[in-house]
Amino acid sequence: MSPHKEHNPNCCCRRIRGHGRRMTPARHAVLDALSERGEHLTAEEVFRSAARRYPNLGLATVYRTLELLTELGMVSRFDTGDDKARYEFADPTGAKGHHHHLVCTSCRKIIDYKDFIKEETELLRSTEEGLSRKYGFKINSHVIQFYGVCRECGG
Amino acid sequence: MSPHKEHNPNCCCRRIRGHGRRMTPARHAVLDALSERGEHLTAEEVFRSAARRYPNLGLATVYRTLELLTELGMVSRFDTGDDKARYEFADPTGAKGHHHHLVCTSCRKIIDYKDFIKEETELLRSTEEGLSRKYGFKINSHVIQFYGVCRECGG
DNA sequence: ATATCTGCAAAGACTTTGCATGAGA
DNA sequence: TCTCATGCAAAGTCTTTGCAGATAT
Repeated sequence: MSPHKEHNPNCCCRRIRGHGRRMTPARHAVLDALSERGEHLTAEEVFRSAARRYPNLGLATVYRTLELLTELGMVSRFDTGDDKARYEFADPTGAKGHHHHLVCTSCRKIIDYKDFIKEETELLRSTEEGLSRKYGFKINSHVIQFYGVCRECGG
Repeated sequence: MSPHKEHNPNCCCRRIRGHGRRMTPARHAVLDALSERGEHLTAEEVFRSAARRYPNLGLATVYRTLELLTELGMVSRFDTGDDKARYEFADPTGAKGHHHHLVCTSCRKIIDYKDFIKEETELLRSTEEGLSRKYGFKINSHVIQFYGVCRECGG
């Protein structure tokens, strides 16, 4: 199944228009880049990829688009400790399965892992619920990352 | 119990010297600031606090010291999405109990929470073990953060 | 028609680096 | 004494902003 199927531009389009914003070639190019290039992309990576299809694209537009998509909950933004923000399509429903990151502090490689056991997902859900009740927070998302040294770097 | 007791300068001192580095007034001031001011401090906050005791202090020295302490595993560094790194004493043994963060995406407030149930800690440990085995990673630390909207902001 | 978007360049925020001076061990 | 550390200022990186022209609906 192609990534395009999972993040159908029409669907994104509707969502963007629904918020009174416009669908443009630049935004389309950014969405395509996110679909094709996969997870944990830097703004620069998104830019380089999107610019191949839409050479007129400016980096500032990429930042603005990523910010918009993040606000709309379509994209999640996170850090891995190298001072560059990372972006990827959000998976709010967990439809494709949870995925989190394993970061090598030596070579900066990032591994996506999805080996979640049922209890883990369940525990996470009940933690969110408990935190919500105790602190009056409405929790929208979470970040779980493990840091260490990968095999190649001598882990 | 005062924070100073938990992070005895002598202890830190030994650790720093053990790595062939020197104990200096600037470093002492940074350690004090981390002790007194508590969790999730920005470099700027550490600087302002430490400079009260050691007015000659430069911001660059604070950055260098925080980097050193992070390398030695005494301090942990993390992000909460506002482009400023945050620092706090690490708790590798979990002696003071795990603590993680609840971040309000509206007012940027950070709440430390320690309400960890036994299963949660256990699950985390076994996940680390599993990831270690499967990916050949030697895992040193993890970050868990929840994002949402706090009570005051309308959560 | 008109409010939104865009690219470009400039500005901004945080962090790192170069260098001569100062100071632990 | 001899490295290591410091303060200052300059440079670097990533990100945001201002603005006039272009564009989606």
